[in-house]
Amino acid sequence: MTTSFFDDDDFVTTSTDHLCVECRRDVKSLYKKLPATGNGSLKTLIIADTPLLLPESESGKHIGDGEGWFKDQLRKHKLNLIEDFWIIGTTLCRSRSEYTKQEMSLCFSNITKFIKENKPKFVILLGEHAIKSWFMTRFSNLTQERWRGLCIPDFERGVWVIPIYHPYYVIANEKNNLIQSQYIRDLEFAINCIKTKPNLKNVTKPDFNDVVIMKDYDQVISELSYVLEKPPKFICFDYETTGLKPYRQGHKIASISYCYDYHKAFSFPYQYPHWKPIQQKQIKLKWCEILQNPSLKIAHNIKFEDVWSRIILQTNPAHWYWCSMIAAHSLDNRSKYTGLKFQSFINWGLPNYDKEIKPFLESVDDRGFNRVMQAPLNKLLLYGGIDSLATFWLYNYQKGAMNPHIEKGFDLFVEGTLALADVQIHGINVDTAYYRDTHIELDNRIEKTEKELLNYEECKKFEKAYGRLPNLGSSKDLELMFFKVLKLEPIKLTDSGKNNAVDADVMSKLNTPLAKAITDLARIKKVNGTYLLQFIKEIDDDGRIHPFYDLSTVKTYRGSSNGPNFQNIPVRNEEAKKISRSGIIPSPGHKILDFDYGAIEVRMGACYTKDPVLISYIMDSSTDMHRDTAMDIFSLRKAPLSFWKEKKTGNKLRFFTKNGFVFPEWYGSYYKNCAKNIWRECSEILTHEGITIKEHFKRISKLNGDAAVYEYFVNHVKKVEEAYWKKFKVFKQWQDNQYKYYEETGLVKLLSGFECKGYLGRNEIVNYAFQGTAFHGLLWSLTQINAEFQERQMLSKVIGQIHDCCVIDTHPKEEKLVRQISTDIATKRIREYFKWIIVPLIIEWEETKIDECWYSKIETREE
DNA sequence: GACGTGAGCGCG
DNA sequence: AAAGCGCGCTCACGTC
Repeated sequence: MTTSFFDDDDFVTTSTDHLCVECRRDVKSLYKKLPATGNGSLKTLIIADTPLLLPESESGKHIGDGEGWFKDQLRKHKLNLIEDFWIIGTTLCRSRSEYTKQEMSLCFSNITKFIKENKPKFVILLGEHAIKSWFMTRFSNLTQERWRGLCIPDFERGVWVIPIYHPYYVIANEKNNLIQSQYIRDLEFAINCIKTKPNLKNVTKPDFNDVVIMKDYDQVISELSYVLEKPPKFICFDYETTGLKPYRQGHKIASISYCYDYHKAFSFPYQYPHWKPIQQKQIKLKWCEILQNPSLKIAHNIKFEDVWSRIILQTNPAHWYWCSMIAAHSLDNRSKYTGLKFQSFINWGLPNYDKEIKPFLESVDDRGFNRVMQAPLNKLLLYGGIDSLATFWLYNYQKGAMNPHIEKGFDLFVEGTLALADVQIHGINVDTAYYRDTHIELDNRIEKTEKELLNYEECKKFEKAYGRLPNLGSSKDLELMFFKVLKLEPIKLTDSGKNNAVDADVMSKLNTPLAKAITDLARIKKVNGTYLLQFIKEIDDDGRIHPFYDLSTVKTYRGSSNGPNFQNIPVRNEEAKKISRSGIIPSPGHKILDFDYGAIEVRMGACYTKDPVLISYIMDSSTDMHRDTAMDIFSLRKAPLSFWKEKKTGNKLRFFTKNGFVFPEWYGSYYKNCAKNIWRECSEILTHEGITIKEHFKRISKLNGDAAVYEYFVNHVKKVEEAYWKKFKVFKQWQDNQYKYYEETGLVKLLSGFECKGYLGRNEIVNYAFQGTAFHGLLWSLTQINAEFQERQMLSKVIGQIHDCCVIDTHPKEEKLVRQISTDIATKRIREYFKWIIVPLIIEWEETKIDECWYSKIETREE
């Protein structure tokens, strides 16, 4: 007998049902309601996406497209959709359009009612809408990729909840066996959970009474003394602070919490009006002593606690041992995953314990201060205590989940994050006056230019049509103006496919004076807003900016930077480069040196694939791989070698070959796209015979029309592609093995440790490996260089990192030493540490003169 | 007014 | 047969 929410008749018209009155969605004949169904012998409720599901869908009733495939998969596990599960829709109604949050939450009462009546032990969320409706009230960032493959103890609703993709995703990508294999793994995971997880009732719920709130001075001193007398092996701690960065006057550590036991955390106010000055002094002495004691230190983001301890308490924590944030990242590379709140929820079902405190921790001004001091003290301390507790639990869980390969990467990152704490603290000197003045200047320039542009005929026509002048910074208005009012031919769509793109590329093709002027204006606005303004906001009391360098956010196990982002300051466009870099200066009397790894992607490619042809290209510096490929791409075997060095011709062709063919091919692109891009960039470049590439191919093909010649070129690139992969056949073979390994295991292993997982495409499977590993070389080098500078008590400091580049604020007297140490570490010692580096690495130096800005830097000439 | 998202663009 | 990849930040815009 089927248990169902409503009668098990096919469809029930909505009008008869009182539950849906509030929703008010127009549910006429086409939009029918589908009641819950199934026998649920596994005590498992499947909540399926509905917006994808049309009533006339042939492929399945409840799950919709992909239902047949889903059933087949269940059958392989000897399961039956109707017998073993209950199924209900995210919304009972079916509609062609998306449901609003409100509609989804109204309909959710049907789901809660079902759960109350049938008491499932597990809930499987099938697809993004199901995930949204389930977590909506508690979390943002509700994408499938963030939540899939987890089994969460949801105490609030009394079930284990297991979100996975909707099988529609597999059907829509029918030919992609990588997606299919990953889905099968996720489903296996879900079924395994259902078979093995205990009843949630028997799982211990975290208890907030485990937090000891200490507002009594004697108690604080006595507990801290206890820790000092009997140092625990491990201690987790956590600060609540007045902001993210401690460098400005007035920043404080409001409270401290710590935990060394599964069921006990301590939490006390620190720089808080609560204490008399003498009391606070005593507490500080004790706490700093703890920071130095032999206990192994653990925190969620150790870089944060390290920096604040050093700046506010002037104490360097000793024996950092575990960073649960980096560990979380190491165990799972997906993005938006490592936050403590998220981790606490997915592991122990702790939702929203920060709800009341969160508003007090958000910065309220341009200067980065929050209102933590106004937060209710008891709640603040409780919150901090839970953080420490959760960190301790996380550590214990993570320790068991590690394997030696992942731990190798983890160790590198823990050391790296502490080196980056030094980098953050040192910061970068800037010319504040320059940035302020230039910002004002640009504001004026932008205003003036905007006025001028609005006088153009095109803008007047826009005004006529819409009764207002266009906003030249709005892509919507530009789209209207160029393609609706002026009726120009659209060139391409945006990524979402919803709109006609109006980016710089399109603007240049529109080829009108206004379009060109708009692009120029947009660039200046970008420089003014993203760089100048951002820098000015971030200048601290020491006249320096202190960008963050994080290691726990990027899927590929690269690093990231923010506040301001030091990794995307303009360099290609001369004017943008000049404006934004002119205010970045060395410390007084210093110069800025930086080195970057030469052709690091190619070298990593060689380390992974061990392709002998690739290796010999690298080893023999008289050869040039990209030049040789360019000769093939452009059929220019006969051009003299000197031609390939000419800036405006041969060298450009080589450049576009490298970036338009070689790398895209490595990462999974193919001849058609490559040919298109190369033709666009290169068809007007001159050959050694002084004719354009287009003309050159006209001669070769003996064809006349542009289209015919282009077609010939595409076909030619196809042949080059075939020959290329024949030449680098070991590389190709490695690529294929890499795909196969992922298909079987769902993993991409990096040579430097770590493994990437999740839904990866062919391109990502290759790209992630090279990208992450290349950064790890730089990170290891930076860590060692930083350590050696410190050991020698040098004045020179590492001040930044840009993926494969290391920036050093150098004292001129130490310049030679800086180069020596860095070169030794980055090219020689690194190969003793990473044995898998089987080709030589090279670094290239650039430098400024003493006291001169980063814009003025020039390449260091080889001696 | 806060928040999320899309488009666009800066870097490797 | 075929989608190069990864970030952070700003602005505009629509929704809550």
